[in-house]
Parts: sequence; structure tokens; C-alpha cells
Amino acid sequence: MVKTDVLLFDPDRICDSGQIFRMYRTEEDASVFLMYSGDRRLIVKKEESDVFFECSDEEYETYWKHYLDMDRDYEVFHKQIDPKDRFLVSAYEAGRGLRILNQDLFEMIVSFIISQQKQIPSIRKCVEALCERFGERHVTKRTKMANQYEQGSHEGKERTGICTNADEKSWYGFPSPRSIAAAGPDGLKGLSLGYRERYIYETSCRFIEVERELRDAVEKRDFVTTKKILMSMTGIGEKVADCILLFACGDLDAFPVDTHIISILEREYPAKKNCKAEEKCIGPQENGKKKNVRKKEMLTETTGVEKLTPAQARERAREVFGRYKGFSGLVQQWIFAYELMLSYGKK
DNA sequence: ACCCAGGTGCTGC
DNA sequence: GCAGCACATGGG
Repeated sequence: MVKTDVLLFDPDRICDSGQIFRMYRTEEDASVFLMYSGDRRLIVKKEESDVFFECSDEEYETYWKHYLDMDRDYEVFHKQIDPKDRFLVSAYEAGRGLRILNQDLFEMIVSFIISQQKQIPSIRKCVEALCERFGERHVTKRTKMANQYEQGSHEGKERTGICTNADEKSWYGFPSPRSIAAAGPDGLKGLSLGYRERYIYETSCRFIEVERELRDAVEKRDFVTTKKILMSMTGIGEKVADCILLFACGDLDAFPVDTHIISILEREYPAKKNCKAEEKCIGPQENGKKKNVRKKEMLTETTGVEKLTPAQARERAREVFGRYKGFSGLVQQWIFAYELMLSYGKK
């Protein structure tokens, strides 16, 4: 049993942040969480301003401490936030206690391949189904905390954030690349993965081949090479690669740009007319690009709403958040999670 | 019926 | 380089 402060680690913020798809609130007690990584499982309990992790000191030191990113000082980051940026300040305040987890590499690769064109509850279901089919079954001996929260009937499982194939006594681990590869190209049918089936199968096979090379690059913190290898895998483009870099490789400067980030940029950080960046864009460009800029401006003038392509959004993100060097990925998570919270609140 | 979801691959300029 | 389209599946 290990204890920490909720200001430093808030399970609620992390559970709803969209970086982890296998973290669940228990049905009996909203302050007890189950989080899974690879074949491991951790029980987390929130009590007022304290948070408890149920594991041995040794397991904490050798695995969960780094996984939970507990050796990083998060206080230094918030002091650097531009106080004039009201959206970011609000996002940080709402996300206090959010941490960037150091998750399992292969689990992140597969999970974020699944994530494309899916909503988070649907991603969770797919990941669960995958674990249930290919993952190793684990049963633990009863622990004090497990006993306390164990009498989980399996009703109401459709509620988001509740696990359907695990309880406090047993769970499925995340599949190994070999188990997926061994099942063949058709082994993933019936899991609602759609066109991602092929991506996951091919990438599992390829992961086995390049694992050594990939882990070496991560180990050396050579994120350019890491990203190159990741993007050579089927189904991994720039956005998914950035998620893997951020959530599994320790690259705190990776800044995934997805639909939510794009709409935040369009709404909260619109380009001012005649600002320097825009002039730079129009001035020395060639004809082809000039056309694009004009097109965008037309849209802005007629609809009043600026639309950004992913490439333009990445550019804008650099302009706005490039100043947060060393932790721009954390900034991304603050605004991403805040945006999720806002849009959920509306529904 | 239509639109969108933590996008990517492929084609054609 | 960048636009346009197809790709499954589920939910508003």
C-alpha cells in the first residue's frame, strides 16, 4: 500500500483524460479505480485528499512508480502557463492532478490504431474484447481492498468506465503481439474493429520484427527514429504516432493533433486578421499555396468560422503552444481533457 | 437518411 | 506537398 496526494495524482482526472482505455471506476464505490497495464493490475483508492495504491512497495518501485510518472515534478509546469491564456488556465485548473502515464508500448500501439474514427467508449469496448479473446487470464489471491469491494454483481455494465470482463479478483491482460499474429489475418473478426482488423494484424507481425530496434530508439530517447519506425507500421500515421510517443515513450513534447484539438484551435485560438504569421504565409509563398490561403480566408469571410486542415492545425499549435517546450504534450492533455469535459457537459 | 468519431492509405495532380 | 475519397462500425 502506497500513499500520495490527490493534488499530485487525481485518479478521476486520469480516468477521464482519454490517454488510458483500461482504467475503470468500480460500481460499488466511485472512489475506487482499477487500472490495467499489459498483464498487470493496480487498485487505486481516493480518500479526500489522499490516494492509495494497492501493491507491494517493491512492485511500486519497480513498475508503478514510473508508470504513474511519480518521479516527475508537475508543480514546475503550471507556473509557466501564460496567465493571459484564459482557456489554458481554465483547462489546467480543471485538470489538476492529471499526469501523463508511461504505458505499455505494444498496448498503446494497438489501442491508438483502434482509436481512429471511434469515440472513447467504443474504443474501450474494442480493447476489452481484444483482451478477452487474446489476453492471458489472471486471478489474484484476495487482498484486503479487493475483499472490501469485491461483491460486484455484473449488472449495469454498459455504463461507461465500468469494465465488463474483469472484476477485483480476475482480469485479462493485454494480448502479446505473438498471440495476435498467431491467430492469422482472420483472427480478429467479430470484435467490431472494422477496417482496423488488417492494421492490427499486420502491425502485430511487424512489431515482432522491429521490437528490438524500436525499443532501442525509445531507450536512447531518439524520438525522430522512434516516430519513423512507428509510422512505418500499417495504420499508424502522424497523430497515432504522437499518441504513442506521448503515452508510452516518455516524449513529453509529442503533441497529437486530432479533431478535438483542431476545434479548440479554431474556436479558442483563431488567427487574427493581418497578424504576422498570416502575412508571412501569404508573402513569399508560391502560387499554389497562395491559393490555399485565399481559400481559407474566403471561408472565414463567408461563414465567420475558420476551418483548419490538420496540417494548418499543427502549424497553429506550434505557434500557440510551441513556447511550452519540454511539456507541450502535457498542455495538449490539459486542453484535450477539458474539451471532453465541456462537450460531455453539454450532452 | 445523415453526420461525426482521439485518422490512415491510396490515388492523382 | 496537398486535396479527395474509401475504409467499418456505432451513436446522436
